[in-house]
Parts: sequence; structure tokens; C-alpha cells
Amino acid sequence: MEADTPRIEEYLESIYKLQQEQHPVSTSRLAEHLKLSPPSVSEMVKKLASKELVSHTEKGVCLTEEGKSIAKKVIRRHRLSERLLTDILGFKWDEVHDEACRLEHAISPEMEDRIAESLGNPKTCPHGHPIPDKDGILIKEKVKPLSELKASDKGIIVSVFEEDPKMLQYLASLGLIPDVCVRVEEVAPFGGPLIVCVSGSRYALGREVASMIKVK
Amino acid sequence: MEADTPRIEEYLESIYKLQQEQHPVSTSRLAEHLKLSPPSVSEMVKKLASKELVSHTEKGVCLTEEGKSIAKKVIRRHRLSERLLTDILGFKWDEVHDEACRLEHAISPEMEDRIAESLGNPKTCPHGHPIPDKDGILIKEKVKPLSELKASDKGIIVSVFEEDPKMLQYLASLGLIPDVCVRVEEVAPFGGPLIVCVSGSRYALGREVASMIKVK
DNA sequence: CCTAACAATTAGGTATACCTAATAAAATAC
DNA sequence: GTATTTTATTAGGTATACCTAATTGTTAGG
Repeated sequence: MEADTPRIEEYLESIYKLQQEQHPVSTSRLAEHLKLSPPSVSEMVKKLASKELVSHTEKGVCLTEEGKSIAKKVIRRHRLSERLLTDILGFKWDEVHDEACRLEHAISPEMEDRIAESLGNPKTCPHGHPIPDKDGILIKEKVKPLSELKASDKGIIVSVFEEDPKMLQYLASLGLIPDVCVRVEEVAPFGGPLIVCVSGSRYALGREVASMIKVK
Repeated sequence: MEADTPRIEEYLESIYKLQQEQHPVSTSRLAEHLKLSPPSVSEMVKKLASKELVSHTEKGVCLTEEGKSIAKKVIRRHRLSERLLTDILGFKWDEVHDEACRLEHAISPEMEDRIAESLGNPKTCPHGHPIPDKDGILIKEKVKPLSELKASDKGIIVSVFEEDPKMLQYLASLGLIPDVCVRVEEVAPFGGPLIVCVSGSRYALGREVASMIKVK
């Protein structure tokens, strides 16, 4: 019984991400996220449970402490890779996700350390998500979706929950990137768009899009 | 029939390296190099042949043009990774081989380009081996092993054919690294050591060790 | 020339991770 | 409270890449 480490890391990472919105993660949701069939996931989850990386109840799948620890390490490597790609190799923020998905399984703890050191221990990835530290400690800022702001509210963009390159390019073209200040001018009723002001320009932003942008 | 790309790359890379010393590469030699059993290699070679990546005659295995092209791309990614690790992330030359062995399968053509660009299109890896260019063109300098120099001959170190960290540390501690000038003071008879002079200091160097150091 | 040694392959078998189709269990609808 | 839908699992099967043991083939010795 030999472990396919990248596969295991992929599962744990997905579970970690999904359990932020749905606590015990359902196998169907996990299957959808990993683009695998539900039975494949069912089976693999059993194996992860036998390795004590997850606990599997009727309600769904939860990470054990060890599973969570591995997931956070993978996320750390992913986000550090993204920073390496943008800050040192000159990639744009919409180009780094897929690349980092491969790098995160190929990076040793030593390389992880060196990247962090070379970049001055960055606190977030290019999309604003926090990078867990070596001990898995993850500082989460209190944020809310831009879509929840009312007219004349202001906020500073903390992070953008989006991976699609096209959408990220679009957001960057509007200047909607971390650390930028946004002011809501008007909120259309019945789920209509928000009119926002970013560095002097005004844009209409769909609710769906605005909900991906987290502000403080 | 789905391809396990990293595995295929691993095989092609090994064949490429081995065919520099032994033209049609024997399966047993390949098995030894890949640390796999001969039957496993036999089988895999058949698959590579069916994909037209190698040709398989009685004498052994040869890369096809396509196989060679892939192998060179992998080697390019490996050596560029090593340069990234030393030049940007601060690794020592003895620490980069294993790391690069994993990175070479995780790097996209875009990342390959960016690394090359960020480093000013380096011509060699930290051990002095040439980095194939994007079109697979590889500039090989005419070199000979240090062990072939006679007393009072001088040479400039071009490359070091060695991967073992301990040996690399040792050589670096003597200053035996690429671009350094070495003078042979004395050659002991019957395969005995060479007495060499490197930046003012004299050392005795075993023939085996000296044969790994290529000079021009 | 025949035989010992070595090289390579075939035969047969394992483990992993995936799949589809069928079934069982749970949640929701009415 | 039963029927329908959704969710999860079992059953059965595929492909890949590895293994050991047995066999064939080739090279070199005597």
C-alpha cells in the first residue's frame, strides 16, 4: 500500500477549502470540486480515513488535525508559489493559479523556506489570501463581501475569491485588486449591480462579482 | 490509454543521458539508472516505442527525434530550475539536483520562459552543463576530463559530472567549481592521484574524482 | 562447437486510482 | 406518511506501472 502523495494532497486541499463554506463536506460536493465521480471520491475518502487524515461521518467528511496540518502546508506552498511567480518571475495574477497547482506538490520544505525568505515572508498570495506560516497558523482578517456594502460605504479590498483568468484580468483592468479602496455609490435594488468608485473611476459591478471581492 | 507524463519524461531523460556514454542504451543499464526492475523497463520501453518516442532494436533503445526533443525540454527545465534555486533562492550547488528533479515535471513552457528571462538566459546550470535553448539547440564546448591533463598543464573548469551532495560540497570547499583555473603540478603513476593547484592552494585529487571534472 | 554467463523478455500477479451501473439510504415534496 | 428526488455506497470492471519467477536468446569462454 503505497501513497500517491500529490493525490492525497489534492483531496485534503479541496476538503480544506470546501469546509470553509460547508462544514462536514459532502462527498458529492468534493467530487464536483475535484472533477471526479462520486464513487471514486467515496472510495478515496475511505482510504484517507484509514490513514487518519479525515473522519467520515454520516454528514460528510472532516479533516483530522493531521489532515488539516497537511492541507495547510499545501496551501502555504501554493500561495508562496504564486508569490514567487508574480513577484520574482513577472507573472500576472491571473496566470499563476494553474502553475501553482502543479508546483505545490513539487516543492520541498527547504524550498518553501527559501521562497518565503527571499520574498520577505509575505503574508498573502497575489489574490489577498493569507499564507499559513510554517506552524500552520493562519491570520484571517475580518472581512465581508463587497456586495454587502450599502451606498456611500467605503472599504479596502482584502482578497478576491476567484481563479478564472478572464475574470481576474477584468477585475485588474478596473483596478479591483487587494489594498485598493472602493466606495459604493449606489446599490441597484432586486439584486441589481453596484455602482462603485475605484481610484476616480465609476463602474457597475454585478452582485455575483461583488460577492467574490472581500473588503474590510 | 492515458499517459503518465512525468514517468515518460523520466524515462526519456534517462535514455538521453545514458546514450551519451553508450549509444543504443541497454534496458538493463536503463533499469539500473531508473532503479527499476529490467522487466518493468522492458515493458515501458515497448510503450514508448508504440508512441514513437524511442526505437527499440536488438542492440538497445534509441530516442527518436520526438523523444530527443522531449528529453531536451526536460533537461532545459531541470537546469533552469537549478539556476533559479541557486541564483534567486540562494541554494548551494549541492542542494539543487533532487529539488530540480521534481520541478522539471511541474514547470509549464511559460514558466520556463520566465525563468530564463529573469535570469538573463543563462547558458549553463550551476554544475556547468549547457542549458538547451528553446529549440533544443545545445552548445557543447570541447572539453576533456581533468584526469587527462599532464603535469604543468593548465585548464579552466567547465563542468562537474557529479550529483552527490557530499562530493559537490567537497569540491566546492577546494574551489573546484566552473570557471576556475586549475594547474596540474604532478601526476602520480599507476592511476595515483593528481596534485593540482587551485587559486594558490595545492590538493591531491583521486583519478576517479578528477575524471568527473571537465576542463578546457 | 558447445556451454556457462549474462541480457532481455514473457508470464503471471500486485496495488492504485479511476470509471459506469446498480442499489441503498436519506432528505424533501406533497 | 408515502412518493420522489437526491446523495452515498457497493459491485464490478479498466488502465497504468510496477514486481518476481521462469524462459528465451545472445555473447563469450574454453
